[in-house]
Amino acid sequence: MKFEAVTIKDIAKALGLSTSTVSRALRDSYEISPETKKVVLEYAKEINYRPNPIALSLKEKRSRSIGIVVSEIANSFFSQAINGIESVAHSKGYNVIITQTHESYEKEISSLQFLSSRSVDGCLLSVSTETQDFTHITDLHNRGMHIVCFDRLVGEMETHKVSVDNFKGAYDATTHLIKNGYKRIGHLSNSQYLSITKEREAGYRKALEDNQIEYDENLVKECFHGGMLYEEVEDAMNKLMKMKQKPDAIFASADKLTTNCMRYCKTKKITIPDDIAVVGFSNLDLTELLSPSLSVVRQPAFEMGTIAAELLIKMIEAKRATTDFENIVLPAEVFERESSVRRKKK
Amino acid sequence: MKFEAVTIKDIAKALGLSTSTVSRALRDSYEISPETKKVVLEYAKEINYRPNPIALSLKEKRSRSIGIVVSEIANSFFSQAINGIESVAHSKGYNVIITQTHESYEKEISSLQFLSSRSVDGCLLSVSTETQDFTHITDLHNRGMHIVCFDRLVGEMETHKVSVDNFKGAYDATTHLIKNGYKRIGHLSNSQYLSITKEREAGYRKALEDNQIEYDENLVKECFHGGMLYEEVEDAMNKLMKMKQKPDAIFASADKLTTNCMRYCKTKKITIPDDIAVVGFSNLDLTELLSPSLSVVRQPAFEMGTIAAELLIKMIEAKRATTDFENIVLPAEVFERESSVRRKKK
DNA sequence: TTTTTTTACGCAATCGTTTCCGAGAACGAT
DNA sequence: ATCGTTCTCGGAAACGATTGCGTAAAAAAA
Repeated sequence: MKFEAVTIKDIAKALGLSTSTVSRALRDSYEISPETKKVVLEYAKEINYRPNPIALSLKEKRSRSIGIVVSEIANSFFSQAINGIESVAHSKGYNVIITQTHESYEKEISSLQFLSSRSVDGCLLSVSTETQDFTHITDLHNRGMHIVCFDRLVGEMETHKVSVDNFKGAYDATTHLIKNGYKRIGHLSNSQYLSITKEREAGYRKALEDNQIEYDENLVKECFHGGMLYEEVEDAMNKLMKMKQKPDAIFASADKLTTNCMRYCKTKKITIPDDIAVVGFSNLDLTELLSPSLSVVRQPAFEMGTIAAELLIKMIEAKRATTDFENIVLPAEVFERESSVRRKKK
Repeated sequence: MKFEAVTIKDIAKALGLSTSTVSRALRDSYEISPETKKVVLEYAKEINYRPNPIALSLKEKRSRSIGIVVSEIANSFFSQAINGIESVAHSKGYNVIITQTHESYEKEISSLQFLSSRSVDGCLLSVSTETQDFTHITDLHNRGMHIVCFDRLVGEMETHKVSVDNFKGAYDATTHLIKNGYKRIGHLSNSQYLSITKEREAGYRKALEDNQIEYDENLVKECFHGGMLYEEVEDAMNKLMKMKQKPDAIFASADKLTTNCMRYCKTKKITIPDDIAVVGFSNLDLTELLSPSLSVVRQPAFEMGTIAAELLIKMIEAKRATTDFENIVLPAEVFERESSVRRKKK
């Protein structure tokens, strides 16, 4: 507020009262006479007085605002989750500060630093692909900051966690490919630092195993930036397509991996699903409009956001420190479309 | 910051100094002896002292943070613009607070209220479709808040503005359709309250006029929420497709209008571009992957963000009040793909 | 009428930081 | 030896709000 704002002092001066009286009148304290209250309230409304939240934050050490740290708001999953978070936060009178890390460890540190120093009452966090060392998070947590993790979890932290059943999502997607006759299934995986990466990989492996398909580690390509860079996907796909035994299907572990895989195929004139099938995690809302329409594992992003926000606010408003932490796991659903189903006639 | 933080007082107490000395030492004031400075700085580093920005904001009435108000972060145009904004803001030492209105006038008011009360040094604003009355913005502006408008402008406000040449973008897109043999061009337009809507409509009309095609107001359908609701697009399209003389092409004025128009055609088994051609404003980064690939008018969103942020920060850091306001207009480019080009053989 | 209680309000501290002002000490100049 | 500077530093006010405590006046009880 660079500009002049109305303060409690202005009211006090104008009305010939003390600031304490004005403050109490505004807060409807019992020790202020009805008449004084009326005068103060009316005048406050007249000049459009708004308490200065900065001053309040300084005094009360809380701000009725919560912070969000995600990697990329352009990612549909995160923008949907954010909408979920906002819907409950606003309904409970909290403001929301959104920050993004662009998958950078440094930016994650500075985002958290910013949020904590701006006195947010708590944070919703989904770590970046680069983040291997979690001490910047656990330190903050140990110093009393309320943090709820969602999607990409921090294993060693004792707090509420909200995620999807990545294992089952990956298992189902892989099984779906197998059921459709695909046998040599490549896997574009995300940064190994992420909890979700390992879970999805495990689901993929278990599905192979349950269908007596041998696991081939050469079919699994890690894309450290989760597909943010087209080049890493291109590189991974090039390697897969140069194999003696090329994969006949791809299971991609993240949104950008999935779409960039499609982009790769389109560029290289590789026909989906005839030359290769594709299924991947994605929350895009126009997968039906793609060519071919894209089979996806979809996460209940909005719902995750609402649950995470509710848990956070519950924790913030709890009288005593929370000791009983929830680990919510929501289902991820496979949507079968054209990209992973063999066509009758070629 | 619910949790205990190190303050300047702690340092003063520990070192047997006064807070003023510590403060000055930390700010490298000339009136503090080198030895004292050294001791203070070392101790500050040791206990990881960070100045409390809340207290600073209260004192200095500035926060080195800027606010963003957009309708929807899930919209590619906005998320790209935000990335542009963040890139320059961070490089100049500013933090960014992102808020979204979901095209709601009420939310726009509360967003601005939140940002101003949180003492942001300035705002980047793109108004919501619902916003007809701009007094909440101009009031804030008159009270000294630095505001830069981008994309959707507030005509009556004297400030920097950054937008694209919507007239020419629309003109080019419509001309492109005409050149490809389409004559009866429907137009899905956005809320009439928005500056961009009128400009784009004007470009559309001028293109028709320059090509001796009569303007038919029945071919123009306003979608008040800019396509956010599928139903409004469905409704508009239904009306268009029920006309005696159906349109053979659609020019859509916004991202969601474009994609929801495609969704409509897919649902109704209307083949693009054979039954109807489609071109629209969009910043989607996977239009090539759509079926058919989508012709779009694309805006330099990232660049708009950087320019807007630079102007804002320049204004914030200016010694004297800015009186000379810039009105930057960037080009919008038409990308011709399959959705708007007649195929040789049906 | 005197004492006690209640009512209604003001003073001042507090949150963390900056900064104006003042002041003691050291030092050079006279 | 005395005076004026310069160098360092501390005290206290200020930013806007809340709140514990004190207190004068009014009301109630004695």
